[in-house]
Amino acid sequence: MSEQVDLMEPDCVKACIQRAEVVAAGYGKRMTPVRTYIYKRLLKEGPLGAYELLDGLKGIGNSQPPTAYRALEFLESIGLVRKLRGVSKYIALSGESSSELTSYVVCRECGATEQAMLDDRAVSVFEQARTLGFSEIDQVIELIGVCS
Amino acid sequence: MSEQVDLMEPDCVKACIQRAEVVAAGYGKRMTPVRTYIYKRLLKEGPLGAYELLDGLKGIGNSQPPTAYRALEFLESIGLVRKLRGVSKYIALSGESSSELTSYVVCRECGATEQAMLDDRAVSVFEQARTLGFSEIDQVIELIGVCS
DNA sequence: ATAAAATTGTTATAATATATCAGCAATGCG
DNA sequence: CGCATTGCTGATATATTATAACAATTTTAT
Repeated sequence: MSEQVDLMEPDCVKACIQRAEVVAAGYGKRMTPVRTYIYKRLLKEGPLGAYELLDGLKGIGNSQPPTAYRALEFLESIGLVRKLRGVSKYIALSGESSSELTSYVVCRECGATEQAMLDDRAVSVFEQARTLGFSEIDQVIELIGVCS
Repeated sequence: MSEQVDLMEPDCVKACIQRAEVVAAGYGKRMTPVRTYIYKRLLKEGPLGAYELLDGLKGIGNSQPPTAYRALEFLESIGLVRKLRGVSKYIALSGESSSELTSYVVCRECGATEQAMLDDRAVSVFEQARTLGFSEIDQVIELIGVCS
């Protein structure tokens, strides 16, 4: 029914990076050091803001805002990162599950994030949106509350 | 099943303002000129950003950011305004329908906003969130896409 | 009247994000 | 190979959204 958003162990991270390289290649693009760094941190530390990611980039090279935002935008475009718009943070997707429909529950106090499953019943909102003529619908449903 | 977010006619706006005064009084608070102005504009022009609202405040008095944000925060706190977090805009609620569950579909190109109904089937995500121990859950579900 | 609470004024700054243009790196192709 | 094209990064500046902090004023209750 739900699962905490996983913060990954080293081995798993490695596997994700390799998958990411395949995914990127599929788009004719590459996983560069900056992109890999950003993706890794999100996998390991999950939801982080752009400027938090930037801080860590100081060792790797340039650490101006566009560096992080470009990497994030790229990773989003190939489906490896999602932005949680309600809290302006970014989370990594493993690249495995291709489900279009995902829902996140975010604590507005501490940032704890859990994933809730959208069963076929909850899909009705998406169907309505499509009926209204909307396309390219952002898949994320976010509920923001306070955790226990 | 769905309805365009209403931009209100003068008579209706008047009724809403009066209701707002009652609602505010119920919280031991008042509808001041600034609050009324902000609420009115949202009713008439709906979804607007804080700085768009500020522009119009120049005639009324102070037009520094806190003026708009304070009014918006107040109106949200008494349930007359909602923030669409995905697009950083604010919309007015009429104060009539007290439904806890609302869903908005927003066009990322032109900002057109429509309201989708959440039937009891879609409520499952909220139930999951509560099961996870979350409380004070933000009621809004936002889908962002491109309209036709 | 006067204290307490609510509201606004004012200045400054934080947090998040994008525009723009210049340069370097990788890849494909004759 | 040479060299053009595309992909990627560097660097500077600026836009957009939002909050902190404290002083002043207005309203309400007693």
